[in-house]
Amino acid sequence: MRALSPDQSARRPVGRPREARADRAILSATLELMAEHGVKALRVGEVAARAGVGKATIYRRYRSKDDLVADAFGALVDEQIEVPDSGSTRDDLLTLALETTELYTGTLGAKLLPSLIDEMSRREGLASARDRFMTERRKGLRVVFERGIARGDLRHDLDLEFALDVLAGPLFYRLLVTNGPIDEALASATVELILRGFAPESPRRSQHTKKRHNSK
Amino acid sequence: MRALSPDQSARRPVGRPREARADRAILSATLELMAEHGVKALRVGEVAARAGVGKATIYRRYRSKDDLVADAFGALVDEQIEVPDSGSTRDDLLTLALETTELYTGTLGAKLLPSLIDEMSRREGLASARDRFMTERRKGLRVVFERGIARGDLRHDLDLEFALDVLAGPLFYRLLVTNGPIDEALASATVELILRGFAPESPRRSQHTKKRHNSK
Amino acid sequence: MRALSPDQSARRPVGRPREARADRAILSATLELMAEHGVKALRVGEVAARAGVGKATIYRRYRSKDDLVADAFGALVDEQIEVPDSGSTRDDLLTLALETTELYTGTLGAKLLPSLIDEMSRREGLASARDRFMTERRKGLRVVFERGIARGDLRHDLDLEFALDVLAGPLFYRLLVTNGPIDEALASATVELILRGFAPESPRRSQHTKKRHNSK
Amino acid sequence: MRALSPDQSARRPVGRPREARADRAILSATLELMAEHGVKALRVGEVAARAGVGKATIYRRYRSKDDLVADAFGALVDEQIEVPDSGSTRDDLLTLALETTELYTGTLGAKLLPSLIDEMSRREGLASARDRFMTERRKGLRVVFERGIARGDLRHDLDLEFALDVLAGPLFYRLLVTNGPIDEALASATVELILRGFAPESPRRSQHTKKRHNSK
DNA sequence: TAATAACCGAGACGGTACGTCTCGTCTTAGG
DNA sequence: CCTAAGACGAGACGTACCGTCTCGGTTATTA
Repeated sequence: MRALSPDQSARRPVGRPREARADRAILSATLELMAEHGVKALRVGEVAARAGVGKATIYRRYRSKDDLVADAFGALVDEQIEVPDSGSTRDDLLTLALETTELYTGTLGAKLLPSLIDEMSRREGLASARDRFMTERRKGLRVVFERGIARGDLRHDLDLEFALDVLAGPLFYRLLVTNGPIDEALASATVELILRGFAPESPRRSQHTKKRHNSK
Repeated sequence: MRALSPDQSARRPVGRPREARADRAILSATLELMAEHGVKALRVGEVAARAGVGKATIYRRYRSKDDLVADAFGALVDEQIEVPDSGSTRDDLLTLALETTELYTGTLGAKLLPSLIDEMSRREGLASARDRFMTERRKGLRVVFERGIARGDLRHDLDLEFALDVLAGPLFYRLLVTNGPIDEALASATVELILRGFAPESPRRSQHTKKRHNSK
Repeated sequence: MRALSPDQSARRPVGRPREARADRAILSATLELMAEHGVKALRVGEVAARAGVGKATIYRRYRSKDDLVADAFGALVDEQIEVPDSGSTRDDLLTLALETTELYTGTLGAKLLPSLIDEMSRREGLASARDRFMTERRKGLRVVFERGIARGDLRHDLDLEFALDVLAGPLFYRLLVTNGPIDEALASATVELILRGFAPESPRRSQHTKKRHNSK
Repeated sequence: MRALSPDQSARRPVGRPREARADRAILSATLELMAEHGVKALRVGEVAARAGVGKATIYRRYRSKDDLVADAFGALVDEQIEVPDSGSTRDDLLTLALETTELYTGTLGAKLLPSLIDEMSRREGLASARDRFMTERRKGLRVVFERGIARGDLRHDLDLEFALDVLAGPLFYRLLVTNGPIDEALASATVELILRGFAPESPRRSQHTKKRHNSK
C-alpha cells in the first residue's frame, strides 16, 4: 500500500509548503538593508517589514539574526570565477587581478567585506563556508600558476599557497587596512612582482609567452 | 576625543576635575572584556562594574558604546615601532616581517583586529586615527627600503607604497581572509619575494656595502 | 485608558491580542508592592518581576510609572457600597459611618490614601475618576438622608452636599491631618451631631425611628 | 587675650560661618519650585541653581531632599493664629472658619497640601512637626469652644477634640477628597451645625452673657 | 469533501542592554 | 571651615531589539 518512494529520501512534508517568494524577499531585504545601514544597524524587524513578511517567517528559516546575516553574505559570494587561459601567464594573472580589483571596487562588496570578515572571525558556520569557498576558488587560481610553471615563466618549486596570497594580499591590505587605492596600477604591479619574484633561477625564457613587454 | 587644551593658556574649568584614574580604569576594563567575550558581547554595565565606576562616568567621556570601543582600539595601537638597521637589507626586512608576525600571533591583537577593521570602515574618527598611525609607521618602514635602494639591493624606481603593501599584505590576507598560517616561513618567503621581485634590473654589484645612493 | 471598543462592531485588531492575564498580574503586583514599600519606593522593574512580565509589557499599557500608579489607585476604588435601609435614620447613618471607619482602618486603604490624594491633585485622569466615583457613591448616600427627611428626623431644607461632607469630613480630617483615632466613638459622635444639628426646627418626632435610644 | 564669651556656651565655630543668605535662598527656591512643578518634580539640582548655591550647601543643611521638603513645608505653616474673642460664640467660630477658608483658597497652600499630607504619612519627622503644630493651634481654638460652653451656647460635656474636627473636617474633606467648593457658605453652614448640634440639652438661657464657667 | 498540518502576516510577549537622569557624596580652587 | 561648580558611584527610568508565541487565516496533502 502506502509505499511512497521509500528509496527517494525526498519525503514530501505535509502541510502548507514554504513560500519560495518569502525566501527571496528576505534575502533581498537583508542585503539592501545591510548596504544601507551597515551590518550592525540591521534590524530583524526592519527586514521583515521591507520583505513584507512576519518575523516568525524569518525565524522559521534562520535560527538567529547572525544566521540570516551569514546566509546573506553567502549569497553575495556565490558567483563563480572563470579561469583565464590566454596562453600568456602575464595576461592570465592580470585578468585575475583586475577581476578581483573590479569586484571590490563595486559598492556592495567593499562596503560589507569588513563586516563579513568580522563576522567570520567569530562564527564557526561562516568560517567553514569561507573555507569551502576559498578551497574552490584557489583550486581554479592554482591552475594559472601551474600553467606558468609549465611554460617556464615561474619557478617550478613555487609555493602555490604563498603565491596566491601574494596575488590577493596587497589588494586586501589596501582595502581593509591602509585604505590605499585599488586600481589597475595595483593589479599590474602585483603581477609584475610575481613574475619577477617567482621567476625561475636560470633565465631560460618562456616558451608560450609573448616576448616583448614593456611594463607600463 | 582627548585633545582638550589646545595650548597652555587653557582655562582651568571650575568644579571637580575628571579623575584620570577613571579614564584608565574604563579603558582597561573595556580592553579586558573585549578580549574575554568579544566586542559584540561587550556590555557597558559590565565595563562600569569592572572599572568600579558608574555608568554615567563612562557616558560623560564617551557619547556611546561605539565611541568607547573606538577609543579602546585607539589605545591598542599607540605603540611605536623601532626601525632596524643591521646593514643587511634582507635582515632588516626579515626583522620587520617577524615583528609583525609576532604582534598578530599574540592573542589580543589577532582577536580584536577583525572588529577593529569593521569598526574603522564605518567610523570616521577611527579611520583618521588609522591614517595618523599608518603614516607614522610607514615613514619608519620606508627608511629600510630606502637604505636597500641605496645599497643597490632594490631597484631605485621602486614604488615604496606598493612595496610596503607587499611586506604586510600576505600576512594580513592570511590573518583576515584565508586563515592561513602566520609564521616565520611566511615572513621569510615574503622577504625573499621582495628582494627578488624588486631587484635592480642590472645585475647587482654588492649586497651589504653601502655604495652609491641616488635616492629617488 | 480602558475604553477601547466604542461599540460592538469594534474592528478586531490584527496580531496577537494583549493578554488579559498580564493586565491583572501587573495591577496586582503594583498594589502589593505599593502596600509593602509605599508608592514612592515602587519600582517598575520590581512590578514586572513580581507580575512575571517584561517591562515593555507594562509600558505597552501605561505611558509612564505615574500612569500605572494612577490606574492601580483606580482599581482600588472600584468597589461598590450598599445603601442600608433599616427603618431607623440613626441606624442607617451609623452603618454608613462604621463602614467607612472600617474601610480606612484596614491597611491598604489607609496606607495608600495620602498618596492617592496627592496623585489626584496633580493628575487630570485620576481626578475625573474620582469625580465619577464620588458622584456614584454620594447618589447612594443621599438616599439615606432623604429618607431621614421624609421621616421627619432631618430638616427638609437640609443641604445634602454639606450633610455628606459632615458625615465623612471629621473622619478624613483625622485620617489625613490630625492622626486622631478612627473608631466607633467617632462614628457615633458624627451621627449624633448630624441628627441634632440637622434636626427639624419644630420638635415633631420621628415617625419611623425607634423611639428610645441612649447612645452608648 | 582671646577670651570670647567663655561662659556663654555659644561655642563659636572656627572657619567661615554659614551664610544666612543661603538658608533663605534655598527655602525660597524650594517653595517656588514646589509650587511650579509640584513636589514630585522637585529636583535638588534645580533648587541649587535657582538659589545660586552649590548642591553641597543644601546637603550641609539638610540630610536629604525629603528633609528639605519637610522644612519648606514647615516654613509654610509657621504663621500663628489669633484667637478671636468678640463675645459672640457664633461670630468667633465664623471668624475661625473663614480664616481657614481663606488660607486654603490661596494658591500655595492648596497646591501643596496634598503633597504635604502624603509626605507626613510617610515621614516620622514631618509627622511630629505636624503634632507640635496641631497641638499649638488646637490649644488656641479650644479656648473659643470653652468660652461658648461658659456662655451656655454649647453643651458642657462637649467633646472638644471632636468639635475641632467638625470645625475643620468638612473643609478639608472638600479640599482633599471631593473637590467641593471652599467658600463662606461652607464656613457658615459648619458654624451653624456646631451651634445646633452641640447646643445644651436644656433650653439655653442666654447667648452672649458670660455666666458660670466650670471649665473642666 | 472534510480534516489535518504547516504555513502566513501581525504584533504582543519575557528578557536584556542601552543611554539618560537624579540622588547624595566628594574634590577642586577660592573666600 | 565655608563657598560654587561639577564629577563621582549607584541605580531606576523608559526605549529598543531579540527570538518566541499567539492570534485569525491560507494552502497544501491526506482521508
